[in-house]
Amino acid sequence: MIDSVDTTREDVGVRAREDRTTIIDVARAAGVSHKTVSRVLNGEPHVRPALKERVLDAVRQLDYRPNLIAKALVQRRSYLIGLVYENPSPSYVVELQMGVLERLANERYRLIVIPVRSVRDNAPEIVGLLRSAALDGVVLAPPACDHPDILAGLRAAGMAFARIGSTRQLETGANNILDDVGAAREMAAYVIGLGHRDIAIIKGDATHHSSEARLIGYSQALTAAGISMRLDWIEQGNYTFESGFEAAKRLLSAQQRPTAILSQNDDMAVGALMAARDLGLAIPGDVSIVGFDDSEVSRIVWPRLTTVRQPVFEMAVAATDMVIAQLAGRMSTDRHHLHALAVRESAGPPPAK
Amino acid sequence: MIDSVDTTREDVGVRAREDRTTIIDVARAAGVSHKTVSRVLNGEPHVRPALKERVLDAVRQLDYRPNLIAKALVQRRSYLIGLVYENPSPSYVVELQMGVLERLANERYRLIVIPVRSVRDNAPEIVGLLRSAALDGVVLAPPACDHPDILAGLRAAGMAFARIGSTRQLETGANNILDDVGAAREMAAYVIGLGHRDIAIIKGDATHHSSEARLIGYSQALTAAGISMRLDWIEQGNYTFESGFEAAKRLLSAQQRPTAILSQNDDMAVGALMAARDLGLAIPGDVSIVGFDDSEVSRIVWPRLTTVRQPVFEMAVAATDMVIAQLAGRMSTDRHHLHALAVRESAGPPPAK
DNA sequence: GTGAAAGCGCTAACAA
DNA sequence: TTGTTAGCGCTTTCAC
Repeated sequence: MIDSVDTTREDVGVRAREDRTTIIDVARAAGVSHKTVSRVLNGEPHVRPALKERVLDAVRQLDYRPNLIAKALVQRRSYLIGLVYENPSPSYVVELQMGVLERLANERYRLIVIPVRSVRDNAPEIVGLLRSAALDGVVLAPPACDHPDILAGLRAAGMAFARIGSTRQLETGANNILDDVGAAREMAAYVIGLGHRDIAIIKGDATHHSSEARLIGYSQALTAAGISMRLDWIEQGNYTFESGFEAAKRLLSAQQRPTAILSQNDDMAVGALMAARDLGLAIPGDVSIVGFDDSEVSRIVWPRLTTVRQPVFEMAVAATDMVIAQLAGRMSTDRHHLHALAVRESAGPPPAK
Repeated sequence: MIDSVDTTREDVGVRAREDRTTIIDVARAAGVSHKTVSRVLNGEPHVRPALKERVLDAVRQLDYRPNLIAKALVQRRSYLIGLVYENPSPSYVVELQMGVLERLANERYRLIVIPVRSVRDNAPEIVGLLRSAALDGVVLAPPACDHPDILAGLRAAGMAFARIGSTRQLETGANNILDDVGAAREMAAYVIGLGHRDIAIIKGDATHHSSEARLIGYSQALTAAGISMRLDWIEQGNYTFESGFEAAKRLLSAQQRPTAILSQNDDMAVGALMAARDLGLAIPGDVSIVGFDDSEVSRIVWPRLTTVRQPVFEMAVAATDMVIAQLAGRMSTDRHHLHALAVRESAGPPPAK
């Protein structure tokens, strides 16, 4: 009994795959050549209306769908676009992907997601993967967008690509640039402006150049205010909620604790929020916590996060647009995106001594 | 100057596409037939070691990558799997996609994401899209998994597919079933057990069958406790944070307000949390709020959400596994997944009168 | 063990 | 305006 069910299932699958209606079947049914069918289906001119009708009838009759693989082979175009990312922060990835999909919504292109474990450790494999994946182009999110070997490999293979949030200017024409340093500097300056002097930092994944850039920005603001960075107040995180939680736990349960924490992204800042609460600290009464990104999570926690807006969604839209433009033979130009402080409730003046 | 840059870019792209190294080039370089190259690359037996070495050398030399499109055409297999979802709740979609990717991580299959606007309004188009998308199989999330036309279309086309969280038993062998009714009933029973009698409900998108199922579950628990559902305490949401926020605003600012809110997913519950806070209500002191899903957001807000765990990630893994199994010619069997209450801080006894 | 020929389903180029 | 022929880059089949 089970056997027969099994066989049935398989038969259906196999049958359908073998018997797939082709352009030849349609041509036969309509009594024309398959090239004529192709013409009709691709909206080419020079087909008599009568024939066209007959072809369309046959298409409907047979419920015919063109085989995109065959099309892709002959046209040397798969209409597949890849999105390459490492997976530090879910909120970041979500916005990224939504941006790409937004731009692709009314296009023939489809999105194929390519999460990679460690760009740094697997750059050659990643290039190989991309080249053999039959993609027309790729959108590179950090940290892949900053890896020289990946860019070189893609360029050598002649693949269209665009970069998001690139911190290093290694290519031209396909960059979506954000002033990470400036954004971080403004964030830190704001916190200093509130009166804080005892400021700790939670860093993100060190393989992301953004982490370095943001640290520099923080440092510039601190220096400008005559505050020296305390190394024991710089914690290493990896852009996840958990890492922020752990880092803040360490910072806030130390003998002497900071009055403010600069977190290099929102997920870690939310983790820090949770850690502070666990320790019975009021936010921002006892400790101020600020994030980076302005991802959705920053608006749904309480207190809502003061953070700095990074237009991830817009950058993803723009990057996808660049890839499409390149594939259409148009040149794309670099684009600078603007950051902006988002002042909410998680930061305030330091507690009175 | 700009012109010349433009031309260069385009030339590179075109050159690379035209000059793509093929199996023929490798064969020529190695002094063998292209069939032998194919044998070596696909690990087929019956190739003399010496020849094999020569071929591999040539492959390295030329940095050859097989054309997957050509392969797909002849093998009738694209190694592309689609994930179909409507986009109500970001947290849900994230877990879903991570589950699929998890299962695909060490497979040849790639994921192509297919967000659809309204499954209900576009079922025929969606089937057409899927059939012409060159996919080997699809994972269907709600509400696509519950749409008879989509299932029928896929089956007719002989495409492999598996369903996640299906509430209607329309197919066999590829279902990942969750007891939505039971889960909702337990959630409501827990809240009733805390002492609540004035209980409001925020419903999700009505085109999702889960919404109906959960409402039934709530209703069963209320009935069993001798509490009658008040229609003016049932608010319509659509599974987003904002809709939960608005719905809770209405409920909590009414003349007489409930002491507990059952939200049909976590995002809306978090919205309700925010609304309650805006109105100066303590949670759970003045009002208890519970969610559904146990998505990550339920653990990072404060108070953390009491909710009921829906193993979305595991279901996505299992569904993907089913698709792969079908493509390998193996039969897949339905799988029942278990829910479980996640008791946290957002619900407590009702306030004393 | 190896290679030649045929063909996957489509479009490009050209002929009629 | 329509059809024929020749591929796209690979695997399958079947000789040798």
